[in-house]
Amino acid sequence: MFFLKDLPTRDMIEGYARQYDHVDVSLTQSRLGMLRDASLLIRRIEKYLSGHGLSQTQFLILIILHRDKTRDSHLASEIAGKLDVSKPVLSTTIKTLLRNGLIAYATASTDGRAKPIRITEKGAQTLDRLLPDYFHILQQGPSPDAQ
Amino acid sequence: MFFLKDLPTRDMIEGYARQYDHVDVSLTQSRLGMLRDASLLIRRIEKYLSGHGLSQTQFLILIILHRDKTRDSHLASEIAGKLDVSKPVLSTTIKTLLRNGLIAYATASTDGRAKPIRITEKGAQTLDRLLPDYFHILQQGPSPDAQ
DNA sequence: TCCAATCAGTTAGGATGCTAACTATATGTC
DNA sequence: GACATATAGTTAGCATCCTAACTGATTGGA
Repeated sequence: MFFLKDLPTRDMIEGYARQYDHVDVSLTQSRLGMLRDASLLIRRIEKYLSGHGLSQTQFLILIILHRDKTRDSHLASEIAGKLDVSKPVLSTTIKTLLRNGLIAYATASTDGRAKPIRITEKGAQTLDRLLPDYFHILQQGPSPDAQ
Repeated sequence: MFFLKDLPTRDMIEGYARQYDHVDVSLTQSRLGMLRDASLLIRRIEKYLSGHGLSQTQFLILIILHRDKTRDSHLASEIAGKLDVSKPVLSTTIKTLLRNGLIAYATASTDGRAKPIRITEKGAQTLDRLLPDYFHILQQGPSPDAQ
């Protein structure tokens, strides 16, 4: 995460630019602004989700299982590819979701190593309950009051 | 963090929009894009910094101590205010920076509770070494090859 | 057939983040 | 002066993330 509340002023960046060369002041400012805005928004989303017992990663796994209507189940490794999260994290997160009944193992495949998972009715209902406010927060952006 | 590699397509979001109401498809798409871009960029920055033995938080603490030329030292609580990180995290991160000699306690203040800290010569040199590439990565943005 | 290489998933160990509760110092009101 | 309250920082306990190394199943070439 990127937690710098007050970004360096233009003057400060110009100081660095003189010192280090190859520093585009405006571009740097806009990138830092994006990082801060995204961090704030992610924080808001995480707070909202954790208030309903889900981590961001748990939520996104449910989204992936839910949004793809063409398939009934996914492998952990496939989800890892879509999520850019390490395999061990996926392994433990899936264990948590199983324990809470939001996902379940699908009928075993021919491959003895694979353990395809699917979203449960409870999982789908949880998403249905969370998504309206999720979209609302997403549209509000980094600061709640700015319209 | 936000780790969704392939964002929902416009079609998917439109599906949610029909279902939930009050969903602005374009705005939602652009917010999701921002979150993904920022996540990727933060990942790149964290990887770069950790390759030099610093976490993002450690790096930002050094930046805060370094950039403010008007003051010789800061309190942990002041830094916490500028960083939007919890006090316990600051406490342990400062301990690590002290152990590694990048910061040091400044001369004690009149307030017996306060423990003002300052950046050391070694800390300043570390920043000087890291900042050029830091700005370079920042300007490259989320994907290394895109110009 | 046999054995090396690959692949799915887990375990181990460590770093970083959080909230809640704590210690110790400072402040302010009676 | 004495006690309630606030503030600076730490400790405790827990969740989440990482990399490296592991187990077990599958594949493919000699």
